[in-house]
Amino acid sequence: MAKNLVIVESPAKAKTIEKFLGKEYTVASSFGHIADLPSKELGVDVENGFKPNYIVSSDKKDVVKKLKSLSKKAEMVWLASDEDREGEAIAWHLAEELELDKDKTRRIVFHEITKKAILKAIESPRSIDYNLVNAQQARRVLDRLVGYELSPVLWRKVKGGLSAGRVQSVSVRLIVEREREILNFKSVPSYRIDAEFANEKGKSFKAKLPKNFSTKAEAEAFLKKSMGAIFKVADLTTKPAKKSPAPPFTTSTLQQEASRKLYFSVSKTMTMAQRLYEAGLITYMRTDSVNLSTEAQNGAKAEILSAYGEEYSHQRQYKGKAKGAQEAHEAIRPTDFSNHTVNVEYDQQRLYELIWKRAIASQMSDAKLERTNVKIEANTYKEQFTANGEVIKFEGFLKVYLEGTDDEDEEQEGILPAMKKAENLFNNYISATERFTRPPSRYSEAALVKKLEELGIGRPSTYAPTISTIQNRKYVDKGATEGEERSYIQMILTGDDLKENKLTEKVGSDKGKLIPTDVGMVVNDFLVNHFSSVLDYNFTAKVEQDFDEIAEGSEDWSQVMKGFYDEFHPKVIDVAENAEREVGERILGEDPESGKPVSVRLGKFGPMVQIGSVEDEEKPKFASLGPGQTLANITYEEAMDLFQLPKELGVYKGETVVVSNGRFGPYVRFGEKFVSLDKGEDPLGTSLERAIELIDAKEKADAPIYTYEDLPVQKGTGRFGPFIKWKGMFINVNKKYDFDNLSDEDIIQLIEDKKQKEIDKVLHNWEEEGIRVEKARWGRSNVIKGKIKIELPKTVDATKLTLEKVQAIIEKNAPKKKATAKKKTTAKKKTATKKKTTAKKK
DNA sequence: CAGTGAGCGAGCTTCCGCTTGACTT
Repeated sequence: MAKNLVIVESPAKAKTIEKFLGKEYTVASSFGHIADLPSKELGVDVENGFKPNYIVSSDKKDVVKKLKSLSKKAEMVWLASDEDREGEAIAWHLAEELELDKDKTRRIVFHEITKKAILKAIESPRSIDYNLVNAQQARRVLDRLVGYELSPVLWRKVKGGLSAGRVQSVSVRLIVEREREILNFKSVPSYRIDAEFANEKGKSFKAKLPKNFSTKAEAEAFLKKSMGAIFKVADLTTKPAKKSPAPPFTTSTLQQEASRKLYFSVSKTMTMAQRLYEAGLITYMRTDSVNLSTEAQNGAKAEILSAYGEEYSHQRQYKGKAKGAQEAHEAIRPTDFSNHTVNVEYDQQRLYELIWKRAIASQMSDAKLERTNVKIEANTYKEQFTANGEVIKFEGFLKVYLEGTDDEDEEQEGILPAMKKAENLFNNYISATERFTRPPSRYSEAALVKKLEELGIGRPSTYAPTISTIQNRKYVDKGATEGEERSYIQMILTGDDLKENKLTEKVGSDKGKLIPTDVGMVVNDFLVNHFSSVLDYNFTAKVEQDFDEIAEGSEDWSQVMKGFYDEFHPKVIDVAENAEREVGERILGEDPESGKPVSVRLGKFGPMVQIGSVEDEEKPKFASLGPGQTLANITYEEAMDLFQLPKELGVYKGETVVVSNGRFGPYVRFGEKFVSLDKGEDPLGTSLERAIELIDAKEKADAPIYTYEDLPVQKGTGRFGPFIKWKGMFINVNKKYDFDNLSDEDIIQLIEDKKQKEIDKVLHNWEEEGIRVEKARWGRSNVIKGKIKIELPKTVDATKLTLEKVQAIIEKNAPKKKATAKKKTTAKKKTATKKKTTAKKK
């Protein structure tokens, strides 16, 4: 048995380090945090110094058990979690949970996974830094208090199941406010003037007028003045310039660049990077640091020298500028620079090459450029055209890599032909094109990450999960429309010939962009109205200062918590008691028939439009909003149209065909059968022909494709891809099969395989009692009796269960019947009265 | 699932940050 146990956070890291350290050392991993607050309760004693109640999370019990037994056998335990707040807390939790003896425990830290760095760390151990631990506790407790006190207020005032938090709520706010800017934006047209000239040698180049004309008449007048004009080079300047490489990737910049260049989602980037990391090809992918180890710098230099030559090398160390960065790791870089590419799955390979190029480029010399600016004058007016050119004199880092840009307008500056001042120019054409000012663009996932990082909100490990959370809560949706056609005018002057064209372009595509839902907007408005301090963009930055002071030892963490909570908690109580329910109501107008108000609001099942109010004698009329309609954008006319639904389209095969908006979108009903319209399809605009087309398609899709053991086999596409259905079983059809043309043999094969799998799954089957025990996922097993399903923990060896034991388990764990509660409900229904107003003012 | 939208009111939902997992309807 090895004398030393080293504990790190990541198993991949453990593997690497073990190689450096030799036989005297065992290296194990904690898989991140091992202890946390319980998820079912607040877990913070707010009355006693905010003492947290830590528990070992259920999925970490095995890890702790294993580490404990390893630590018992070791002579020295080295806690080598990361050198930041979270890492220090992990070290502390390990010391506590493993009950480590102080004399045989050392805390070590290193920022880079190199043999030198690790050996050096072992030579200079320290003890656990409790100030840093306390800063982490403050962070953890603050997030818990904010999240677990605000969320229930939302359940009460908006809708169940919602959530709020320091990071997610501000993320939603950014998206909501951007959307409002777009909604309020008024697009203004103007005319941009472009031209093409040729020099005396006949080489042509493009130029433009620095300012646009605001009306068509002005633009046209300008073009007319240009007829027959003589053009000359008025001025010509040439200046040297340089471009420097961007620093190597952090998590955030990697996500942005992979989104721009490879069109990866943030989570896809992280999955691909994780694979590369586990394969030992790149350094750790969750980092906020742009540092490179000396070893890495030398590795990059050697590669640059051999591949490009001396003049391309320029060693640089970058300074981190990210707010709140903790820099426990290196920047993201290849572990071996001599691998220009790696032989892995295609997408991983593309990401690797991006990382390689960026890291190599960061150690290369500046590009040297020459920028030329030409001003062109006409003899008939004083406006001057300008043309800009850029020539690369020495490419430097541009040989391997150029950073992408988010700016869609950026024009590539080309090479200008040689010209002299006062040289005469020939005009090929001048055009005036109608342009429209554009609203700010919606956030893409990567753009949101960039903004969050600028604000210092969230950490590298949480950017991707945060984006998932706000989508799971239905606060935000990903856009799916291609945009709309817009027509614009272009006038072109060629010689004395002035032509006008009407062209079209696509604008406003929101594909993959983050768009707030009605729920997102309503929740955001509620939070911003009542909890402005937590929703403030600078809230995180402010509390980070407090955490820093705690880490330095100049503040007591529970005092900081008290300062926050004494303000926050009374506000929560007050809002929970007194605030109005938030439904995002907007009055659109009046119903001409009844004179009652027409309003939109968030209902129990989503956004809806309503005529009249519940207090009226007569019941109000309701209708759900259709596709693409939101509380914010729906007009009075659109809202009134919704009351035409459900609409009868006619009769097909003896059944009435009806269209309407349902809870899950627009649909067509045909007798008892339902067919969804396409996402975004307008039910009001649906014809009988279109409905019949959908019905026929549905009938065809539902038609059995085969009959097996006298029972029909159907096929379909579900959340996890294509499947076939037989006897109520869903059978996944993987890529090995041609789903569109399944042969009879394929179908039989698939069914038989599934049957076998079902049989293999059963561990016990007591048919008389109707009780089964089956293998389930995560190494667990399930006890099944009729509709009751009880998950047994991993620790239970299900193969050894007896009928008696299983019956006892059912007795203990079966869900209590709710029959009594239900009876009460129906009985009370009739006697229900209007207590609304009195209940509210409690 | 394909309408509903209050009232009754059991018992549920939730945070951020550190890790990897292994397979569903």
